[in-house]
Amino acid sequence: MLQKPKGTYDVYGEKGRQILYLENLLHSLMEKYHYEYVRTPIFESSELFHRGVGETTDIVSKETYDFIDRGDRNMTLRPEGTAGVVRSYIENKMYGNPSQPVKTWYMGPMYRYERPQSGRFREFYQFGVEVFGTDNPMMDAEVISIPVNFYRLLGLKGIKVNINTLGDIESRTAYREALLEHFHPHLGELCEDCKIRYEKNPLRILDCKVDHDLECMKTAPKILDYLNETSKTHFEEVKKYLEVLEIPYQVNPNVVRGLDYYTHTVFEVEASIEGFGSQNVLCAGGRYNHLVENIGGPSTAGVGFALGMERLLSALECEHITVGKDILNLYIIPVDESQIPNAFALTQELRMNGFSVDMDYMKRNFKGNFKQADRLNASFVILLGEEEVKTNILTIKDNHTQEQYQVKKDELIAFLDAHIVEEHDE
RNA sequence: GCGUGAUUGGUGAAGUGGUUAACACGGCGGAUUGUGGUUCCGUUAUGCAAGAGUUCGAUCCUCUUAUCGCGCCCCA
Repeated sequence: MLQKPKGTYDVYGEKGRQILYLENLLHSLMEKYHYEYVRTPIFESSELFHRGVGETTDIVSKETYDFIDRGDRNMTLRPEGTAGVVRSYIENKMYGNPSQPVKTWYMGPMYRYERPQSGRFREFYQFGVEVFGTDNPMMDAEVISIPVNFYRLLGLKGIKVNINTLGDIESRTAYREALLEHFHPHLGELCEDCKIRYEKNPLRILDCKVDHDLECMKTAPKILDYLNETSKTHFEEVKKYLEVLEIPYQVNPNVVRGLDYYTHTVFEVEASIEGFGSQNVLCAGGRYNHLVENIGGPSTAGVGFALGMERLLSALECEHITVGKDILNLYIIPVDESQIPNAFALTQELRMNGFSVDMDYMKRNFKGNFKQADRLNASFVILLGEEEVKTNILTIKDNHTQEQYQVKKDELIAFLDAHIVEEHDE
């Protein structure tokens, strides 16, 4: 049998409603934050991802989906959202927009060629924001507030915000030197992976799971001691504004993201929920004041984050939070076959009046139709037979109270408006 | 890329080297042909991921492949 490609999944039914609900919620949240929607291609020149991410990061085996198109161009399915948005920002000269900063959001599928496991797919959906053109720490706080407020709206409880700073380039370089010096005598104690990290990206030694409990980890120098005045002030301001917004957070010096384009603020929101898998980072982001420049634009400050829809859904499931209810206002039953056309027409009419309406397509018998109405959880059932059509008085039954009404066709819409609005108020 | 466990109907699943693959839910039909969600009856897998091998015979044993789960690596 033909199967879906490894690491992909189909969305349908219940899950479809959940996804749409979450996407709509994000969309309306972004309207409130007054961010602009950006959509970039799913594939870009390979160069964009392989260069923009930085040569010195420890992503050696760039786990991307690459292909060569018919014009012999190297293409890559986007593994993340930021690079594409930055490219678009530069190419469309958004740095020249009259209104600054440029605040954007995006949502869509991303692709990584990895071994699937809990909370990790080869095709996955991310929502993210990128803000360009301001170095104001307020913006760092605002960006962090977005996922936190979103999770709050959904009622997610078990979330933890970890923030840290990597400082500016000067501070970071000094810290890097200090780390190398500190770990040098301990190289023998570190795991094989950390020896590689020592060479390529020493910051990442700090969030190693294997060596976590080593003495030399605990005594390692802290970034906070290596910040210059500018960096220190920036971080203090970010914390201040988080407090203004009443966003709870923890400073966690071990949060260093994998990429070296980050400067100053980095953060992760993790799910601290019982029974959640090992992939528990729900969203992550930070400030990247040199990325635009690296990709070929003018020197521009930037800050952003991305969250994964799949892990969000798992978190909601873990906390038994249901979103995206299936709503059906009306189910129409043609009493005998001759009334099918009339029922079909009535269905359309009611749909055009703003109700969600379904009907019998299976020529079910009477009992089967009522069962179907139950299954679909219809609020009301309309019985359409010869009698009703002749007299223009419809039989409509409240599916929950079992109360039955006779309503004139002309008054049907008003009747439904009144009753269905009541339902929604409950 | 490495390790490890799994794969039986629409669903949850039990099970055995040997003629008919439990049980439950759901679906459909009937008792009840314009009033249901209860009950009862009937029905619902030429089929046990795919291919190859061992065997008189395999869903069950072996191998390969695919996919899924979990962990590692990595996480843009």
